[in-house]
Amino acid sequence: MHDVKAIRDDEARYVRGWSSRGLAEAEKVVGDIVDVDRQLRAVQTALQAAQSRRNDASKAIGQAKAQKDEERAQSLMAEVAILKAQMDEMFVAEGDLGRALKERLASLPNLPADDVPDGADEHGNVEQKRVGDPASLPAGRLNAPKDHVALGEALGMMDFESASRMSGARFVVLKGGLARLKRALGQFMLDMQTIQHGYTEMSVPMLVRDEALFGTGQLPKFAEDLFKVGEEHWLIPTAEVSLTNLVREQITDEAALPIRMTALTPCFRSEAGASGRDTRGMIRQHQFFKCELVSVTTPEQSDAEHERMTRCAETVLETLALPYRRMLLCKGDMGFSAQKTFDLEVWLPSQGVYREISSCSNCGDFQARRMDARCKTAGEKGSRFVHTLNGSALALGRTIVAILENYQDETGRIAIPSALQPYMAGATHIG
RNA sequence: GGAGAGGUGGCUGAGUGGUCGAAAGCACCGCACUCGAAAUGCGGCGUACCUUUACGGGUACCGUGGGUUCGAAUCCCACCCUCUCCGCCA
Repeated sequence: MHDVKAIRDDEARYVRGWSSRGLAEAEKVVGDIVDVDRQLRAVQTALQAAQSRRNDASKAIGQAKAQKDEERAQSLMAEVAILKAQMDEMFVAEGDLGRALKERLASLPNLPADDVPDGADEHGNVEQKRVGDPASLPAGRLNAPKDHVALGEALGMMDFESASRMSGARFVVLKGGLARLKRALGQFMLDMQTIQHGYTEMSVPMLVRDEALFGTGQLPKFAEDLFKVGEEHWLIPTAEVSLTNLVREQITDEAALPIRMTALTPCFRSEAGASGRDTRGMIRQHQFFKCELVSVTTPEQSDAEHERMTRCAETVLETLALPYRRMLLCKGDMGFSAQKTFDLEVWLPSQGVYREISSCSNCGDFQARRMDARCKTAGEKGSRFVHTLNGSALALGRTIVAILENYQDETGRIAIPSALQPYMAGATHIG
C-alpha cells in the first residue's frame, strides 16, 4: 500500500518505479491516482465545512428548544434539512472516491529499492556470489547423478502414486527415512535460527482471514494462488502471513525492535499459474513445510537486517554443505510486496542448475501500511510505520531434494550431512 | 452449536438523545515548593484526516459496519471479539 501524499509529492518517482516493474501505462496510472486524490480532498473539504455548519445549527436547535423558542428551532431545522440533501450527495461521493483511491493503491506493487537492478524477468537477476563446490559432494563424483524422484522411489520412501490416489497431483507421501529426514530438517532449522541467530520460535494459526492476507499483499490480487477454507478462512501460503500480522494494528515501542520471529509451518499453494511447470517431483507441491524468518524493524534498521536475515538462511545451506548461489532479483522478477529480494538457489546435480530454495525480502513499510503496524519511541510524540522482512530458511521439500541429489552415491544410497546426524538418531546414511 | 454478560482514551472506570473527545482515579510530562527527593499544589497529556506560509481552524473516531434523528458513546439492525454456563470434541 502506498502513501498517496508521497505520490502527490513526487509523481515521477512512482512512474519510474512502477514502469520498471513492468506496469504498463504507469504515467496514466499515477495521473489517475493524483486526480482521484484531488477530487477526494475537494469533496472532503466541502463536506467537512457542511458538517461544521450542521453541527453549529444542531447545537443552536438544542439551545432554542431549551429556551422554548420553538419558532427559532423550526427555522434552524428547515435550514439543516436543505443542508442535509447536499451532504448526502457529498457523503456518497466521498465514499466512492475513497474506495476508488484505495482500490488503486492496494493493487500496485511496492517500489524497487534504488540498488535493485533493471530487468524484466529472471534473466535480469544478478548473481552475487557462489558458495560451495558441487564436485566436493558425493554426487560430484558421478557421471549421471539421478534426480530425487528416481532416488526416493528406488529407496521405497517417496510415493507420488499413493498421494495422487487420495489427493491428486502435486502431493507426495514420504516414508521411513525420508519422513524422518523431513522432521529432522525442521528441528535442525528451528534450532539454528532460535539458538544461534536469536529468532523467537512461534506457533501460529495456519488459517487466516482476508485482512491478514491483504496485510502481507496476497490479497486482493492473488486470490487464485491460495486455498480457501469455508466461508471466511484461507490456508496460509507461507508463515510470513501469520508472523508478520502479529504486529498488525499495533504500535510497537522502538526499543523492542528489531523483533525476530521464526515458525515451522505447512504452506499451501494452489499453483494455479504453474500448470505444466515442475510437475515431476517435490519441487512444486500444493503443500510443503517451511521454516520461515520474519523481522520487524525501524526504517533505519531494515537494510542491515535484510543482509543479516539472508546470512541466517545461507548459514543453513552452509551447515548442510549444500552448494548455493545468492541472486539479487531484478525489478521485474520481484514479488508484489518486496522492495528488494535475495534469492538463494541450491545446486541440483541431476539438472546441473541452481534452483530457488529461499527468498529473503525487505518489504520496507509496504506491508506495514496495509496492516497499520507502527512503532514509536516511548515518551516521544508521533508514530511511524515499521519495516517488515521475511525469508525462508528453508523450504523443507526442496532441501530434501537437494540433499538426496547431492549426497547420493553410485548405489543410490544417501549420506546424511553430518550436522543432521544428531537429528537422525546418529544415522549416517539413508538406504 | 445453545443460553447469558460485556466491549469507552496507556490502564481502571463513569456516562442511556443536546457545549461528551468524553467525569474521576492511576500512569506520564512541565512548573511551583525543596539543598535534593517524597508528599502537596497548579497546568498539560489520544489518533487519523482536511485546511492554513504561519498562529490556528475544522472533520471523524467511545469494538466494526449500516440505520433512525435537526443532533447518537447513548436508540435500532448486522457482524467481530471477550467472558460465564450447557452441549460436543483432539
